[in-house]
Amino acid sequence: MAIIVDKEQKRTDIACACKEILLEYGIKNLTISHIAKTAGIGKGTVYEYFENKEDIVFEIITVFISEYEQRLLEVLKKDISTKEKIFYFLYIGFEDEESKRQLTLYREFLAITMTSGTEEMVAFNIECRNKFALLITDIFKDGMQRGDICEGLEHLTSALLAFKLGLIVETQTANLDTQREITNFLSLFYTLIEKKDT
Amino acid sequence: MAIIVDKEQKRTDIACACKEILLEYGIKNLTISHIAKTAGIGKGTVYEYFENKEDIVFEIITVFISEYEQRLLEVLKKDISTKEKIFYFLYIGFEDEESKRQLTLYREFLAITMTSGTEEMVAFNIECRNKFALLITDIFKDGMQRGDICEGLEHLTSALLAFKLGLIVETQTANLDTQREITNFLSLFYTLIEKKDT
DNA sequence: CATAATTGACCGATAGTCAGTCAAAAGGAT
DNA sequence: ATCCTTTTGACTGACTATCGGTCAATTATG
Repeated sequence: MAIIVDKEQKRTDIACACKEILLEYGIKNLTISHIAKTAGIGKGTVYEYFENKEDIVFEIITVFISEYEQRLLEVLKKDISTKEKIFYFLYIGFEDEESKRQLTLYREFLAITMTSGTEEMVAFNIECRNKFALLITDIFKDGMQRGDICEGLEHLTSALLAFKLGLIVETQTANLDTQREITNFLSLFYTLIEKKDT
Repeated sequence: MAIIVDKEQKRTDIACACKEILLEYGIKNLTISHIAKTAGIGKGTVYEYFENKEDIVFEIITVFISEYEQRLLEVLKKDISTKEKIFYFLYIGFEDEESKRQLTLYREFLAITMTSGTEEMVAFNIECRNKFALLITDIFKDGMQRGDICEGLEHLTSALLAFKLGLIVETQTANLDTQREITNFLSLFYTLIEKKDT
């Protein structure tokens, strides 16, 4: 038998090879030829590993999200207050320039999923959502155990996720000052959920 | 001098003439030729009134948002509870099939703004955001005056807007059950903001 | 030599352009 | 007022450049 390449691995490799130009130009301003040349492969080969041009964004976002999750886990396992945990949960992804560049590509991915999303993309989004929902639920549960916040807040998990996604979108579409929005929100929100008795 | 047409009006007219096919196919699956034919004008004429293909979506969304605002105002001036007002604020836009169709096109508009938004689009989004922020602030203020809810909630306005936007996106990208999310959220959220003493 | 992998010339679709047409209005001469 | 000329802006669709995606041919591998 001839050589068998690890399709999944090569898919990732190609996407990663194009990471820089993807971040710089975005998928809309890139041609398949440019992508192929950057990855050092022929144009036709691209289609061995990707369904179409947009699919490349999907792959690189997969990588980004996984890195993002690691960073988040890293921060959340620190010994910080419940309030700070919620803050970081909301703020990570907006904190430095590199994250902001990645967000731009993530927005392109959202745009693709919204307008021509495949089953796989939706499945991936649901999976991510569940993963991050678990994280925030843990923050809440931990906060309740510590006696920092009220009972029953697990049910706000989903809303916090939607809130963060909304921020990601609005930061771009309506020029929102993200950090300001988050601190504003949190300062009031936390007084609402804080356990009042001593 | 030759005939002078009201450019702004004609822009709206063309977009409205294409309303149905826009809702049915979305801008991605429409060609300029198809659009021009539907509007009963030449292909070149389209570019007299629109910057590019996507600009047509911008125009029709302008119309939709204005209708949406009217509907919302209509509902909010009814004599209903603060909780119901917040519910409708969140829920309108998801309520019937026609609204859902319009939402699909709105998502395309969001996608466009996120990936290749113009100054005008961002300005429009900010303006809309401010308008709707005012509405929700009024709901809160009214609720506070009635003694239904705690003081200081105006500062949550912005967060509610982001939350709703997040829902709009996630409904599509992660197959979310919107109504469920809203009622879930509201049942807990409202107990948090409700005025406790009698 | 069989099979997997790669390739880039090629194709079809289409967004956007532009040189030219047309009709309405303005102006001027009578 | 009427006719004719000129001007102007709206409108048009054939045309072009671009580019995503395909596939027959080629190369590499074991």
